[in-house]
Amino acid sequence: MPPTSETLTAERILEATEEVLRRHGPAKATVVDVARALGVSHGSVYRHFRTKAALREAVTKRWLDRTSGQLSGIVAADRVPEDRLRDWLAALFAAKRRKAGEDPELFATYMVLTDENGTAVGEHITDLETQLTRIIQAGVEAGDFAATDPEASARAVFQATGRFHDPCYAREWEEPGTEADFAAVVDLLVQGLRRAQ
Amino acid sequence: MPPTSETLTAERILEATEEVLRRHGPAKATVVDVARALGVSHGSVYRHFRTKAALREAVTKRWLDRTSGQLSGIVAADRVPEDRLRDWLAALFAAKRRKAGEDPELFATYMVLTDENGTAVGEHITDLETQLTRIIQAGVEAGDFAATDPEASARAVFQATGRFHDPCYAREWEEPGTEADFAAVVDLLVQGLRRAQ
DNA sequence: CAGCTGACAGATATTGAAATCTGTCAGCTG
DNA sequence: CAGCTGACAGATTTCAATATCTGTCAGCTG
Repeated sequence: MPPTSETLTAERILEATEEVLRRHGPAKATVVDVARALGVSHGSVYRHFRTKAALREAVTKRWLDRTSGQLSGIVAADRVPEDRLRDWLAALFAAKRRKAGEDPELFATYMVLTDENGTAVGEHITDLETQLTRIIQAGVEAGDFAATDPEASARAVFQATGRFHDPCYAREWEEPGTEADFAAVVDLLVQGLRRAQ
Repeated sequence: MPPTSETLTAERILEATEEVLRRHGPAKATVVDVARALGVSHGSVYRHFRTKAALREAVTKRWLDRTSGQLSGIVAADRVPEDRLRDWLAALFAAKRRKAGEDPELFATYMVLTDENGTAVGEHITDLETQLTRIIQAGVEAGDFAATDPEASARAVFQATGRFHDPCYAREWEEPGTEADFAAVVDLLVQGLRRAQ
């Protein structure tokens, strides 16, 4: 199988790894498979990624960063903070749900990584909480929200909506009533953030 | 091994099963083991429980019901609804955390059952949501809470606090900062329930 | 005869040998 | 000589044979 004869770059390896993961799933996706897909020896892959875990983590990071990137657009949007918050949470839920449905194998890899406590997932969560903090901060400045500690509030909102973005709930996202449950939780949280009166 | 020579009852089987589960864990706890612990043949166990899954579910149900029973005392307590709500959520968190720590094997069984989608876990959740509904209903009647649909609000509160009672988060319950996170989420939810002004 | 036993068939789990994979590195190649 | 290869040791996974378990039931027993 003659591969693209360009030089072997980390990016090309990540591309191929994502494809192999998508095809074979996390359990049955070896470094040898990735090398074979690229038409190189597996030793060459180890030149760019120290371990298999590092490779898997890099793939997941890239994948998670795409979600973060999409969401950051909402943070910067020109809307009332409350609407930005609602949009952001809805977009997060939609993105996770779509990924779980469309790329089940990659999603499974993500779940493996969550268990492994790799830094990529932790950083992704920190990133999302930072985005949320900005929205809440904007709401406080606009006088709409009453949070004394926007960062803590952001963390609370993120954790309270876990049922709608945490992979461990993925199975339940397609059940009927989920939309209503999501709306109820978001309404309750938004109400809690609002300045009294 | 001469067993207690009383007649074999469902209760005695449950007792023995719980002990076997505690000792061996859910993966390595067979019906044969349970029968051996009771000094009877495994056929006798099947006289009381149609399948192994039914036995496991009955054990878990008994175990879950103990928690529900403790919490129901708080629902009926003579306190302001908001305090009852806070106490109830704190007690739920404390109970789950204690069980995860003290009876890890039984807790693992509970998690297996959650995956299996048995009715026991569903009923337990329904039970807890009903208790929450009563507290919120009391808060609405006292004019403290503004919920238009106490049942939906109860469900939202329950789901929003999932991080602090859902078994899939058990590992994180002992990490530093968890208490503060819990307090932040509860504060936000209580604030959201309060009557405006 | 109500309740229990133990043998049985089919399903599931365990085990150990063989195959594959991970990660390293000396040496080849362009 | 920078980058790649491929052989290698030890770790992990696969696979098939074996053992154990689940669920049933005819018959034993008190």
